[in-house]
Amino acid sequence: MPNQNRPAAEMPDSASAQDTAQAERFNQARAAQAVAVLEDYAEMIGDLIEELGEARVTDIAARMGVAHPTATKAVARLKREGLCTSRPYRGVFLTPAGAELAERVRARHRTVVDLLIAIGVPPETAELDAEGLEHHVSDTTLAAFDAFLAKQPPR
Amino acid sequence: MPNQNRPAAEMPDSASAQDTAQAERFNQARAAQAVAVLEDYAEMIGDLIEELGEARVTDIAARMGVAHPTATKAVARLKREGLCTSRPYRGVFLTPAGAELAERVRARHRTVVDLLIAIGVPPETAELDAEGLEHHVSDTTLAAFDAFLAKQPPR
DNA sequence: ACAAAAGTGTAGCCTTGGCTTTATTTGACC
DNA sequence: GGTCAAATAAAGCCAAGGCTACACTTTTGT
Ligand SMILES: [Mn+2]
Ligand SMILES: [Mn+2]
Ligand SMILES: [Mn+2]
Ligand SMILES: [Mn+2]
Repeated sequence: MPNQNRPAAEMPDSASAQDTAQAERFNQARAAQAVAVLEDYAEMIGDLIEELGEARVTDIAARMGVAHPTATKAVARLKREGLCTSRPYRGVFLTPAGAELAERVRARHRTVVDLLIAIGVPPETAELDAEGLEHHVSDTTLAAFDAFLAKQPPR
Repeated sequence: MPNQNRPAAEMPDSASAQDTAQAERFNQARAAQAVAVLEDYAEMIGDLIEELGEARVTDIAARMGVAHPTATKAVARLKREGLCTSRPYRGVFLTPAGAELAERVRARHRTVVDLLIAIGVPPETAELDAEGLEHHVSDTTLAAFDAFLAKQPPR
């Protein structure tokens, strides 16, 4: 997850094509994980602003289930990535890019939950698992989920 | 992910029931992520032993797409957790617990891929996404996946 | 049998994302 | 308007999981 701006560690010739493909999959999973935290915080900040008019660090921390310094650090990362802004002792605000991310993440989250329920997962469990699953659903898979849901018998 | 044997940070009364439920979800997702790496390494070691008769650190690293010291560290964690054994300059071996984990993870991986394909995800993409998704599929959801696949028209 | 190559181990660095503790600022209330 | 509680910030700890560089074994090939 540090792997952000690293030279990408080119594969030695000794690695078989099989190995390389497999390694690619793990790399993709790691990349997805690296952005997962930012996605969740962006979504949460969006929720809070919508519900309460503003997002305070204390509220973010409470909802994320972390100590407030952890939330502060996450906000710092979001700022560094250009996803939010904040001034000392004031609330946190999403930039356009952050708002865009939050909306996308929220929509994907909903689709994942809906798909799980359509498959037969209890809603409670669907909501629980979706929080982790969502970050590993690619655009292609998301499209497939939407398509599947669209042609579901409305029950 | 350090969160292993921590006091679980009891929720303040100020947090609403809503907030608490949400926080629980994030905590579960974090817990799942914490074991994800061990699961992947255990599965990989199992694969290598089956295919090549033994699991060498170099092969593990190549297939995981990491540098070999990273694989060595992962093996150390597996050993600490009682999931594998190894002696210097010799291969890595799964303990009964490790083998059990590897088998469970492999079966779950297969189910996730099959489900994605059944939903309409291209096989290539299914394999890619499954590598990350699998670690967030609870037993309940896995059972639902199996049930769904069982009553699928065989195509 | 030995030299070279390949594999392995070890040390030390970095970032992330948790945490606690302590200091400062803000805002609410009387 | 002053006091005090709550919110925020700042500092510093830790483990995980990446990495490189370097040292040491083991294996291989002549
Ligand atoms: Mn999430
Ligand atoms: Mn979410
Ligand atoms: Mn995986
Ligand atoms: Mn897998």
